[in-house]
Amino acid sequence: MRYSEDHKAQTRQRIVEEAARRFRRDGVEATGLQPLMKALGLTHGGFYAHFKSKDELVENALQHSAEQIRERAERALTGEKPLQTFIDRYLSPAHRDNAAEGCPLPTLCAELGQRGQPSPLTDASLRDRLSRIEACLPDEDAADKSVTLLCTLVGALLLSRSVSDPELSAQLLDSARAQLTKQYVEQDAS
Amino acid sequence: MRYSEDHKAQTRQRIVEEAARRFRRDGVEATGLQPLMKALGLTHGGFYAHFKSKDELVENALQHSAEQIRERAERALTGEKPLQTFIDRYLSPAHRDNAAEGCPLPTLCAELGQRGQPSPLTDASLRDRLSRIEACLPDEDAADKSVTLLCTLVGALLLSRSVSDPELSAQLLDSARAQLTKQYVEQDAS
DNA sequence: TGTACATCAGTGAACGCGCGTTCACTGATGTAC
DNA sequence: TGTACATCAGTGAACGCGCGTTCACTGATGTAC
Repeated sequence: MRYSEDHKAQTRQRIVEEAARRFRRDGVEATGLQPLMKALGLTHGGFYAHFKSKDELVENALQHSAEQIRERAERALTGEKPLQTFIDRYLSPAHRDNAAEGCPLPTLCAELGQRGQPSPLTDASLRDRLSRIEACLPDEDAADKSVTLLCTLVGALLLSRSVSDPELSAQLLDSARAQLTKQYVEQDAS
Repeated sequence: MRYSEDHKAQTRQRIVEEAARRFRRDGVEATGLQPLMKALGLTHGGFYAHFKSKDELVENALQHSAEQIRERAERALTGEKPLQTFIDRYLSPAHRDNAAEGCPLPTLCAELGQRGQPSPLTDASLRDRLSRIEACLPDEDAADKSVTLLCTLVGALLLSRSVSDPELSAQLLDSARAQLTKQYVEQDAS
């Protein structure tokens, strides 16, 4: 069946978006092409009309995630109380429980770090986020502070997702949120 | 061939130790039983004389890693300048480049978090480490501070391993180390 | 406007591969007599 | 002390499975005449 106009581009986009969700939720390795295509109402053979390999999809899906997150961060960090908002959202139970729509770093870093060719996407995305955070901090040690803040956020989300006791999980988020607010927001205001 | 005395126990221990190294270096999923046994000079079939499944090995190997790390932390956190030593070692390039011998949290959390039965091993090990760190901190907000400190360490190590630019990787470690020292060690001394 | 043809997104069986696991077997050693 | 037997850690071929990938095919639609 031949489809009209932008039908192919739309299908490709649907694949990229669903893959981006699954990669962040389950990891790249754990995401099969067959289930992915089936979830979109397609058969697995058709995948190769859009991408020449799973690796090509991975690249595109990671790019998509990075852009999506960048846009979101841009919006969040330009409102009022940008840092407080950013910290609160990042360490919210909603973010913890919805990895598919959230920050790719906690889920994907461990997996992508030691792959064959570590995508320089991580580097660019990371630098971008660091400079955005840095712009919200007072001058002194802003670079060190932005790195530490982001590391804490990523570590706290990762650990809160790994723990099996819900209370411990909540405590990790709450403690990190309280302490970061104290260290980076309240100091800032004073 | 029948072997004497504790031969079987020794082989089992060798499997556990090599598995613990590989799980931390490559992850659980990425570690195959066949290559693992081959590395020990054995054939893969013999594995099931020691464990009834890969899952049983995973449990034992994670336990082994946790104990090994606990002992190491115990030694480090009872010397002089315990916190400074702990931070410096955790965020050293040596630790970053030798995941096989290091802390299991950055490598394994993402993978173990969303597995079938999230091993409560993580919970116990995490609580133990948190209380150990807490004991080194001044009273005020010690619980929040110990959580934040550990989250930062885990996040920084994870990110420094995931990045492809060596300079950025070093900067992540250095910035986090400098900032944590300022926040938790120097304040402590004053 | 009507007909013949080309296109190509999507189909679904089949491929080789490495995985975890099973199983009949081996053969050096400890034990029983 | 010497011999027959039982043990069982380890061997290696084979299993089914899901993976990424290939490929001959389909058939609705756009295009050419």
